[in-house]
Amino acid sequence: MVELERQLKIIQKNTVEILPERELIEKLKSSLKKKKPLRVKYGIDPTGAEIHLGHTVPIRKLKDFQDLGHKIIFLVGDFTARIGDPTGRNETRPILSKPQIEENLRGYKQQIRKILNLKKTEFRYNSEWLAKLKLEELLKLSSNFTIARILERDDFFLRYKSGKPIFMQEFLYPLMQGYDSVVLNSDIELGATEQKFNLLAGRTLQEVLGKEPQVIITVPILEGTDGKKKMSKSFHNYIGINEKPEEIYGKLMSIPDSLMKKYFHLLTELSEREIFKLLKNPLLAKKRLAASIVENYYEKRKAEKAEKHFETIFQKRKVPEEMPVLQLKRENLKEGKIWIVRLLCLTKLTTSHNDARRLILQKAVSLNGEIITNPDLEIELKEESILKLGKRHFIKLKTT
RNA sequence: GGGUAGGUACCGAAACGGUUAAACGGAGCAGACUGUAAAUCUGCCGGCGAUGCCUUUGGAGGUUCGAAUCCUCCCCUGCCCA
Repeated sequence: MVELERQLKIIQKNTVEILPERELIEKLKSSLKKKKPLRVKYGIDPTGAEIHLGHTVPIRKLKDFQDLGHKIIFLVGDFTARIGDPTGRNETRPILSKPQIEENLRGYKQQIRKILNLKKTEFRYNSEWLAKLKLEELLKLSSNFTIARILERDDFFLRYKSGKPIFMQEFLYPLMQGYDSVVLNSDIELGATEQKFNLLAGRTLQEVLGKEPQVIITVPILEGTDGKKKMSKSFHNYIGINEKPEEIYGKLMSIPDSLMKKYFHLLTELSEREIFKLLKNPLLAKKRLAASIVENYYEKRKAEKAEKHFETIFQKRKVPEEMPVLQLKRENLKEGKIWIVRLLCLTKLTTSHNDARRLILQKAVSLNGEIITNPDLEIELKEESILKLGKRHFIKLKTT
């Protein structure tokens, strides 16, 4: 195992808070002495969400722990998913079936294996104990919290103030998350800053129930591609790690410059000094950022290809080497012709005929390099043509 | 349980019997400008082979030539009283 000072330094990097830091040091010391790894808990929802770069911030931190020889425990909130973490604006969620949860989790693992060594990782489901929890026990747990305390939580407070509903079950969420820590005997629990309250609930309950309280570590929340709101699927500002290299690269290039520094620190291995140097040239810096993040999830070759692709399409405004191909069936053609609006819908580039019309009128559509302006146009297709929508959507059409 | 204010498109929010797919803002999309950035400007932002037609303002009925707007019942939420 790695010596204390170095461990501490690695752990501290890119965190917002470590509470209480002194306890962390104690835990590390005793772990070294007994040669016993610390148990690091991280909670996830089995809702089948795509993992995006925002999620990778805590997961990368978990990797630090894993590399230091500690034990990572993923707490799968299959029971708590019924409530939905009140963080953010969610409504009550549908109850997931067991097979559904299994499938979601497979998808989850498939994604995080790009970051963590899954063989050394433990997965636990909280229905294992929460489903069995008796009302009596729940009462006992809840007697450790007051409404005022829970209402302090920022998102509850805001909702309450603005007259939005808060349901009883939501108040129970931090409690249950805290109870998970009790059962799992976690030494450390990790989460984004918005999780602070829930993480602290774990400390409280562990202490009350006679266990050594966990240390909580919070990591920053990552803003999405818009540079304002936190990265989230519902804000459409996310970059999924399963997306194609070109997509990841392109989306990263579109983030505001002001975000680059944070992205570099939280999502790449580059050193402070390298980052500082790079940032002097924003364009190059961003390209480097995009490339190195793509490399985290794909081979280097793919990252280079993504960069080329970007340069071709956006910097040179040329047609990319590769693009999706659509084979047009004969029944779609009338005397060898097809209505442009219909064609766009067939390619799924547009969602409706109106959508297609609009885009044509806005000069967003071109065929073989020529902008189409007439939405009533019947076009005659050659064996092979290239249809372009907006700046970045290309489709190769074949008629043979 | 009683009182009261509400439920409008992805979100926030106007309109409160008749120039109407429903002001305005945000998000999104397209175009211009760029470093595909940001900022800014412009346009679009329910559907239909379409100078017209169809479906929309919590749900179901009703009044009316005409309803998001009025009435009845139901569902949901905030606040106050208990």
